[in-house]
Amino acid sequence: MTPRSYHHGDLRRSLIRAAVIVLERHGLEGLSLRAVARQAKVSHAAPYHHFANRDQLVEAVAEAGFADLRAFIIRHLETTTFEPGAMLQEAAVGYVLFAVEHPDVYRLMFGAALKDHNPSEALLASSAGAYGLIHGGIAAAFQGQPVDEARVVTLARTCWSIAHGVATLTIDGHLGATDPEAVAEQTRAITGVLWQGLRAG
Amino acid sequence: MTPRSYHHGDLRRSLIRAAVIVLERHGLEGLSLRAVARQAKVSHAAPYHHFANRDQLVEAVAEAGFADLRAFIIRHLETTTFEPGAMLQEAAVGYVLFAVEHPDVYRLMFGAALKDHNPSEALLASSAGAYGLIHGGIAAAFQGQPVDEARVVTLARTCWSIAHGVATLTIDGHLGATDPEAVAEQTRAITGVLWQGLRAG
DNA sequence: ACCTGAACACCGTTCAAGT
DNA sequence: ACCTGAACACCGTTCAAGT
Repeated sequence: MTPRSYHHGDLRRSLIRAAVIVLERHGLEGLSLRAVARQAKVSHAAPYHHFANRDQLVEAVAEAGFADLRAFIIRHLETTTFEPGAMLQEAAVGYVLFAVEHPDVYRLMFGAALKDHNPSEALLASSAGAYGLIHGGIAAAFQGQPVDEARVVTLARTCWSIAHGVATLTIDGHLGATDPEAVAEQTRAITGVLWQGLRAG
Repeated sequence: MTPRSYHHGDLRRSLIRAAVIVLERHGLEGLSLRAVARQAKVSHAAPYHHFANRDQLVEAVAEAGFADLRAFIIRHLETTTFEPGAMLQEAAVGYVLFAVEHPDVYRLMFGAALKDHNPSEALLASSAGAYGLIHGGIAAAFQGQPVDEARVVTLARTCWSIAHGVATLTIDGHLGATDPEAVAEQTRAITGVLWQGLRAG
């Protein structure tokens, strides 16, 4: 664990940090291994001692991204006041705000899986952690009542779909709103429609 | 209009067709201008007489994609039987099935805007045409009743968000279902939750 | 064990030159 | 008007060689 080179202490960590900097500066297309190596001040071949190829570095960035997303939503819920019973809706707002604040990381997180059809265990665990927040929120909303697990899965997938849909359409400029406050308000309006369906069902 | 070269009749069209072939064969990362030129059997510099750069070719493919999406949904509605009043829901099924059948084109359509912040008029018109289907469907659902246009926009954006969310999560493998029939059924289940919200609101 | 420099086969883009 | 070939500065990846 935490391999230490004589040059960088922990090159793997440095490379992931450098990758995020390059990503946010030049977008996904500009995220080349060589650019990351330059950012980390090592030779262009050095990253290959920590990542088999570009995709594996991208996967590591995605893994960190899902962990950050989860933490961001939890922090958002802790620092925001909302109506009792509106926690799921406010979690969606946190979800979308993360995407708006880190659009390139968010896009990378959902583009990482498609290249390689064998995502790493670590990436699966990290994305499952974020999904677990939603699933747990749904299950909690049924407190006391008898629950059909398949129904909980459908509802969790519904929530994830709406949050992901609003997040991606927003960062791609298709829903108009750009500043965080307008995005949050629009997300509440859109998830509000869904919310009525959840209560009706 | 329809420029004709002595070598290819209509190279611009040929390049767009070649681009779709390369895209479906090698993914977005493999969609290089040089590979498209090879596929179209012209020199690697020839595309520059029809597209200023790679992004403009990608934009042209996206434009064609939105037109195809619109046509696909219309055809799906014409060839599928559904409960009266469930047209919007079935349109969402058509929307998601298009993404599942053409995942690389669909991803390209929504990745095209972000590179260049000045999308072409043609691309805007094409994507507006697809969005118009949703907006029209919502407005039609209110037939006779007094309508608040802002409310229609919110509902249309809600429908687009859920369809886009299901589509992207499905093609990225996050929702389990892969074969068209399972995808259609899951889409009906998920949009059904939203549907109850629409009727309640 | 970790890092480097040279090498190879690719890119996007430009541009003088051909028909 | 449309197309080509050579050129430039980039890539990802490999590998022998250095410390």
